[in-house]
Amino acid sequence: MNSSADGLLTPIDSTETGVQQIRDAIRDAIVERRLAPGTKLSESDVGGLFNVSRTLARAALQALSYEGLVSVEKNRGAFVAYPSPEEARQIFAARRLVEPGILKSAAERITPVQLRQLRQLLLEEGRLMGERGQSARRAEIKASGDFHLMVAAISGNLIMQRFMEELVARSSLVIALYGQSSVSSCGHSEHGDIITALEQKDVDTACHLMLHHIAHIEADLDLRERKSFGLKEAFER
Amino acid sequence: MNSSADGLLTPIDSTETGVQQIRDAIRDAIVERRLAPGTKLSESDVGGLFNVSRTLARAALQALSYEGLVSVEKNRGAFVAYPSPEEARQIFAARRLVEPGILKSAAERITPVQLRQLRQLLLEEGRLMGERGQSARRAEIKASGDFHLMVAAISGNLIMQRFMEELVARSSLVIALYGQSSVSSCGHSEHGDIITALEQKDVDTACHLMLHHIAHIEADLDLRERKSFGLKEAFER
DNA sequence: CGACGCTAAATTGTATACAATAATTTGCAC
DNA sequence: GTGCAAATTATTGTATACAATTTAGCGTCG
Repeated sequence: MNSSADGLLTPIDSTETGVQQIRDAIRDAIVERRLAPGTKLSESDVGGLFNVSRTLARAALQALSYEGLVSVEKNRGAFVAYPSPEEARQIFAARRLVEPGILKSAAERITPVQLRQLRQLLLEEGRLMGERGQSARRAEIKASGDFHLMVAAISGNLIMQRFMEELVARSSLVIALYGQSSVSSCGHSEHGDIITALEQKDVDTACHLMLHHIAHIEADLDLRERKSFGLKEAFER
Repeated sequence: MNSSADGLLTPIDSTETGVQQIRDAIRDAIVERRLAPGTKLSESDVGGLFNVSRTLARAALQALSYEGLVSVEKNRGAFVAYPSPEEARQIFAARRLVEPGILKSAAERITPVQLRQLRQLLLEEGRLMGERGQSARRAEIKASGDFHLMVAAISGNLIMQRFMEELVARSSLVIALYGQSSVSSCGHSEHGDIITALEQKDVDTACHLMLHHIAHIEADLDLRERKSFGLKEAFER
């Protein structure tokens, strides 16, 4: 069900089979912005949708809440997370904090094969940018995140990899909420620049480019506090 | 139930009440090394212990598995995590990667009050080191981790704070498994040095000290692969 | 006409029941 | 007595049932 760069990812999971699938499906839907922030995810609905009992639906929603994609409120249910501007800032602050280090670690271990895989991912990303239609747009969103995920995978640290998965997914939510233009075209070329620096073993430049890249994404956000909805609109979604 | 530096921590949780308590209780037991790595945590036992149904016990164990403290194997149950040497390396690599950045961020925001709180935590830590007895030893373990957690809390980034909670907790497991001497005395003075650097607004020195501190902890580990237990001992725990 | 309060419906919280899988014991043959 | 196999027991996986809480609808009252 996952598309592109899954040869490297080892999702660690040894546990549940069904829950895993449901969790991944919902996560993909959130990351690809088919599910808008704030959308209610009732246990019955989710269970019905995947033909399982509420037990498993609930477990999947719980799991998603641990990665910050779903917020579950006691006695009220689960909702697609609606990150506040402050949360958004913290997510990007975390990315600025960890991504250079991850990149540095990846640069030390990267093989020619992996460099080629990165290039290929970039190509795919570029191809999708040319296409039209919602589904191409979704794949493009996914591919642009997969670049950062693949770098994390190359770093060889499963813990940082998992953490980056969380950060990338939550970033997608933030961009959905606060993004202004579709910054993707600019982001795409920046990915390419980073790969080039990596090819030349220029770690410092790569890290700088990465920081700029993150800053660019963040600069496209309009992180003003939305006044907490006119009393009614907030609950009539 | 938590002891010292909880004024700063906001566990975010809005969900379950009972599950939360169980999760925290088991986590404390693991971090304080009352539960040895590899110990089986059967759902019935956990539920019985806290007077709740298997449903809630299971939820708590799932939660713990998401933070890497418990590993649940399909159809076999949950066990206190038994990190491999490779995992241990990755945990400390992750700490080296993020703690300088967290410290830097904390240094920018720290207030005199918080500096005093850090000093006080250090004092408490030192006091416990003098005491004898298992319970003092446990409190000491906790306090030494709380130093890093408080720095993360001061950084003001809830995401990095949560991540550090995971890393500190998992470190405790690693030390329980692979630690040689009780390195705590040396670690204690290093905590003090970091605070001093912080007081003098010397961020670079503070970061260097932090890296050395982490390196010292890691240097005390014997990360050789234990041959996978002589066939019987592995299952007769 | 809007605000308050009550009842009914829907949804979540928790426990229990049953099915499926793994661990243990028993029994038999060698 | 040892080794293997079947049966028994225990434990996890999943669904369902019931309790508690919230939400929605509705009628009354100001």
